[in-house]
Amino acid sequence: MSDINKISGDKRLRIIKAATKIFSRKGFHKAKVEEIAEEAVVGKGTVYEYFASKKELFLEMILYAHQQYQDSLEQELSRAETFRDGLQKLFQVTMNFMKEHKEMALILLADHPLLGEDIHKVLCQKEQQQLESMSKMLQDVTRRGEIRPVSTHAASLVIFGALYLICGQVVFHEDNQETDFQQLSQEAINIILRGLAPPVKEML
Amino acid sequence: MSDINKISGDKRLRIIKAATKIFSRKGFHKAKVEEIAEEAVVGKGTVYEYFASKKELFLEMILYAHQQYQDSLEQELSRAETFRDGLQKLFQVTMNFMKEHKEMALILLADHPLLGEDIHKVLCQKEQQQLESMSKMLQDVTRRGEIRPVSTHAASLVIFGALYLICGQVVFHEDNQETDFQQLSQEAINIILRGLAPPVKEML
Amino acid sequence: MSDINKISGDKRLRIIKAATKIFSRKGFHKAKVEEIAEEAVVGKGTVYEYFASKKELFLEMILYAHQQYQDSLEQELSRAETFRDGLQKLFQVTMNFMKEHKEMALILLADHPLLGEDIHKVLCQKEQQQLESMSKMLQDVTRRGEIRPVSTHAASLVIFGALYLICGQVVFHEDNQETDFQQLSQEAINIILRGLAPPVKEML
Amino acid sequence: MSDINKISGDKRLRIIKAATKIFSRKGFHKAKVEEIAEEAVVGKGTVYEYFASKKELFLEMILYAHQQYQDSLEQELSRAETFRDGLQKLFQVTMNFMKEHKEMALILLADHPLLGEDIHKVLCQKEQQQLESMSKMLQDVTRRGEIRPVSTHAASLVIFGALYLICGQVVFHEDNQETDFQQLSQEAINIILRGLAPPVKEML
DNA sequence: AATGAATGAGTATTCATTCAT
DNA sequence: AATGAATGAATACTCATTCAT
Repeated sequence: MSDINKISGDKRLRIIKAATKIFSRKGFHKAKVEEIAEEAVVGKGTVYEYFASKKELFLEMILYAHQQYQDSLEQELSRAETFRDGLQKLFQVTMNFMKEHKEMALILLADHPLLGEDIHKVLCQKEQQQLESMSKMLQDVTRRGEIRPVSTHAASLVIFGALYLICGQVVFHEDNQETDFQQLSQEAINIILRGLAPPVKEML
Repeated sequence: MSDINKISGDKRLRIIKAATKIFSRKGFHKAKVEEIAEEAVVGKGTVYEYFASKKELFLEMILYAHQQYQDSLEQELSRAETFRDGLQKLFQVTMNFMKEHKEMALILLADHPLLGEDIHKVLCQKEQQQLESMSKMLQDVTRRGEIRPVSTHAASLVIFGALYLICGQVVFHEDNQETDFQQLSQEAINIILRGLAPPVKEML
Repeated sequence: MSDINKISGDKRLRIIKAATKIFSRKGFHKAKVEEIAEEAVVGKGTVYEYFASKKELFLEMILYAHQQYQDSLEQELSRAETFRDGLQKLFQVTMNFMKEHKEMALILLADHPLLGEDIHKVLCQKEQQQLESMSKMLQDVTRRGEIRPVSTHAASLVIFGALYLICGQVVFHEDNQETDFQQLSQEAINIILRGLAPPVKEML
Repeated sequence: MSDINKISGDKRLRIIKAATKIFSRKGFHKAKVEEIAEEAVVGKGTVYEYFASKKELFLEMILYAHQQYQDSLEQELSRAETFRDGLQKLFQVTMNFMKEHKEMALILLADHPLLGEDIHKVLCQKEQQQLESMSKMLQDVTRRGEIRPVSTHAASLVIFGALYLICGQVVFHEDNQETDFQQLSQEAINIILRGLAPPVKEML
């Protein structure tokens, strides 16, 4: 039984990983189910044993990738002490993930609303969760006096906006050898932190 | 003679507008050329008289939309006096455009790198142009002492990042009645401007 | 296992036979793949499981028909004792094949160089093979003293020229009830044999 | 008026010549009416002023080419004194025509019965005319005692069969530098003439 | 559970022909 | 008579999905 589960689980994962590879390389429409099956070294029909359709497989693949990202993010954030530290970790982890999963990033960043309502909704939802999670963190941080009181929603948007655009730069543009993205994100963080900094009187 | 041009130009434009409608509603892959032709009230073959392929039509449509956006943006920006004013106009115009062309916005925001190299490249290029144009403006503004000296590249990313994410909120999320995007963008601008504000000593 | 092969082989052959029927009736361009599939009682996609394209199917069909013709020809020729006997068998078998496969003959006789380089080349090659095979036979026959020494190439051309034109008469012209093609070919053979006959001194 | 006719006639001929060029190069199906119009330097619509359809244009083009061939053939044959001389002229003129109109020859030789009943019928008819004309000539020659009495139909088939196959060699095969077609046809003629030669006793 | 042979719905594109000018 | 912009019928081919084994 555990054997069956193992084999079964193994295959499911193998298919998801194969899907990641193929979908990332070719995009949803140009990727062929048969190709994914080959990559996973399973029969074409087997893919349909685990996923109801190509679209569902695509969705599951995205969820899997996103989960991986969130896991590593939470792990890092839990160790952050100051807000600046947290921001830096956020930028760091996100950029690394994007760099490693460049092709997948294309999909996550350039959320494809036209691929289908369902997929789009899930991605939007994930983004909202992230924004809300950031909002909560900002409330804590505000309470702790690390930043001045602002609309945490607006602040979240500024933070993730900068983050996503920088990641876009990392991923989409091939002249990435020249640019120091490390420093770029540092400067963006500086601007944002200053924008959120508590009133100057404290500096006196 | 002018008649011929008019008719001819008319048809090309009619097709582009029809394409905008259909592509926006259904996305590239689900849109059918025949449907676009019907919408434009021309024969299917006529589409191919003006555009070499479905893809070229798609690209031309995007360029047309983008041009419209840039035109209205430039017009507004030319009237802006302070940097804050400019930023507000930028957010204003962009949000309005996105609201009015919701479906097209889906495409512009969620730049589809997987649709094809060529289209992706053009979109990236447009984005880079916008970032650079903002960088230049920031240099002027810095020289005028309106903001402190920062990496204009980083600052541009922060600004457009916030802008795009807010537009995404406007477009993607249907609960937009509740949220006051006007105020949201105002708050984001406040954060950003503070982040870019000249040293506090001036405040003394 | 043999079942699987049988079924598989069956389908391929069924498609080829259907193709023969449809292509012969309508020619390459007017024949529709779907029609061939229907005739073979298989799905349209199945045709493409066995043949990469309409053109390849066409080529395979021709090769199949040609093979059938050659097989029956060789069988007959192996039994021929004199050269006259061989010539008669050649004319006999060829005319019979053409009569039975009238429509296919249209294609084989009227080799379509404009259908595509590849198909044309294969057909030319087959014809050359036949000419060469005849040349060799003529050399043997010459050695045996049955005919006088001539350019075997020229002789082959005369023989096959007459053969093809007679077959053309059989196939292309519908007033074939009136004409006695049996006798016509006999007379042609007589003329040719006389043209190749050894010097008259033997007649003394 | 004569001007109009001239221009008119000019255009018709220009179109036919352009058609010859394009059809020969690409074959019926791949040739485009627009291309022919361009080659003839007339508007696409103008083609339809002179020819009811692409197919009719094709037919007219073939008739025109065939007429040219027959004219030059008759001119040469009228000067021939002996039968051998006539045969040689026939082979000569035909081979030259085929060499000069290689691509057209592809169409004339490889009579395309599948292009359409009408075209096929005309071509068959032309061929029959040629065979009959040869038959008549053979009757004259027989009467003059140049050849022995044979089925003139059979003899015609032998003659044209050899002729067509040799022309096919000239046209279809690109290794035509090596082969001496002049000599090849000479040898074929020798064989045929011997096959038709009067009884040997006359030689005594 | 696993497979892959079979299927057919779905679509971009071409090009002969027309007809208003 | 001459034109070419406009048209839409016509068709090969792909690939997600199914199902018998």
